[in-house]
Amino acid sequence: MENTDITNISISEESYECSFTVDCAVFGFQEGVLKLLLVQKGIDAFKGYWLLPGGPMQENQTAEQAVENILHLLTGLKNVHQQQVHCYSSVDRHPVKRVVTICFYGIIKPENHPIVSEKHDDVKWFRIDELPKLGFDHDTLANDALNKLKSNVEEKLILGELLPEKFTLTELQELYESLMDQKLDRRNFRRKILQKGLLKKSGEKKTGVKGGPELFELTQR
Amino acid sequence: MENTDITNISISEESYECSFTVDCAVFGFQEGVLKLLLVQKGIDAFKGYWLLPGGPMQENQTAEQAVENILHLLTGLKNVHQQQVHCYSSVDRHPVKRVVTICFYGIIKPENHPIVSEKHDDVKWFRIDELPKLGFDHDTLANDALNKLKSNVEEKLILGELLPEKFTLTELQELYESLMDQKLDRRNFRRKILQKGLLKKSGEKKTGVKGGPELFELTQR
DNA sequence: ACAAAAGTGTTTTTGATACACCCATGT
DNA sequence: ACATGGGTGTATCAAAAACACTTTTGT
Repeated sequence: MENTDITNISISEESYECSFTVDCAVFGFQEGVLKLLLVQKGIDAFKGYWLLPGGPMQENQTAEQAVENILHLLTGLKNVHQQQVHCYSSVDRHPVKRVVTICFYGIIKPENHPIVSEKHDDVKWFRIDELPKLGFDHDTLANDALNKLKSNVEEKLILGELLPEKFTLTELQELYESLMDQKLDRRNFRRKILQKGLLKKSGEKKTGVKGGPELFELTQR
Repeated sequence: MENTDITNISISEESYECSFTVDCAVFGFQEGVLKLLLVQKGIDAFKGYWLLPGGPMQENQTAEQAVENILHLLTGLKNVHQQQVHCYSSVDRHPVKRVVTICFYGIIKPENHPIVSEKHDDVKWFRIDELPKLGFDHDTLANDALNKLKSNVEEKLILGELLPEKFTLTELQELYESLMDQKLDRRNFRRKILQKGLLKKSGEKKTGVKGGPELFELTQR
């Protein structure tokens, strides 16, 4: 593995090149649980496997542009703010050729972002606790992305983005509990979250549910 | 920037390729301040500029292997544990050709790791508060790496690796203060750091300094 | 002997956790 | 009217912050 050829420390026209892909773990919150968006597109080597949406970076794109573009092509999603998770560069991680990949993650409100795909059933939301075995090394990527999401949530609680415009505190709490996989005290949760000052009452109440809970919204985005 | 050619969502032998470099921000603690290791190697476009040590990834290497290899070639350093910071993929970030880079960071004890370079003066430690203007976009990389280091230190305090084998608690505290750019209470710092259980008394005392401070060492590595 | 830095414990404050009752709405 | 979930306050506990004097060593 070690390379001691000192002529190779500088970039030239002839420098080694390889392909580059971007993959993204898009998380959403639906039916009270955290979900991950997977696709099953005709990539020969892993036909039949579910995968994180992803594909090659092109000549005129940054990785960030590539991931936005590819996610749109595969799923119809647009304007999903993405964040880098990690770069994977094992020599043999792709069966066709050497491919380095960067994994991103993004969070969306599923109900605001309709999935668009030519075939049915090749783009689907999966419960995070019921993921199928993924192709390539995407199990690892998905797991790393989830951990990144969790640790970002622990630091600064930016989860409003996963919920509809207006939501109850119970809904927000369920999201936390699902993500962090732990139960929280309702009163303590309310206090902590409200004193962040990121939420305000919308003035409306949610109907169809007992107790008539207040609907909240983000103060800013 | 947008690409709507659906044929490009899959990797083939003909997929676009580009070069790849790794750069690394190596941090050390010397003379009571945090320092960053920079090199001034003959990279044509940025001759005369100081840079993070870095260079191209080769065909048979992962990014992790490449960064270890290149750091060794440029500076003589070995066994520097590195961690990924971020991937930079602006199309025009390199003057010769399109180059995507992954930035790493590592921390070492300078006195245990002698710098080896053919020329003198082309590899040097710089105080973190007196960095020169760097070539390419390395100002950004260095800054991002420092922030990553800081946030990792806040979580789990792994800083013994920056100090000599045996060190006083004051020296450790100065490292923290230098890194975090804030003053800490000596007693609170001692208590907090000792109850982590990662340090033990070496039994020796440091001479040449008033008060005769105890020398500590890491319990494990 | 004096100056400078090291070593040590207690009090106060703050934030986190645990806990129970009343109120609003849907059925 | 009753059942279900929503909304609220306080007491306790643990962790973080503030604070001052004594001991050791170098000059």
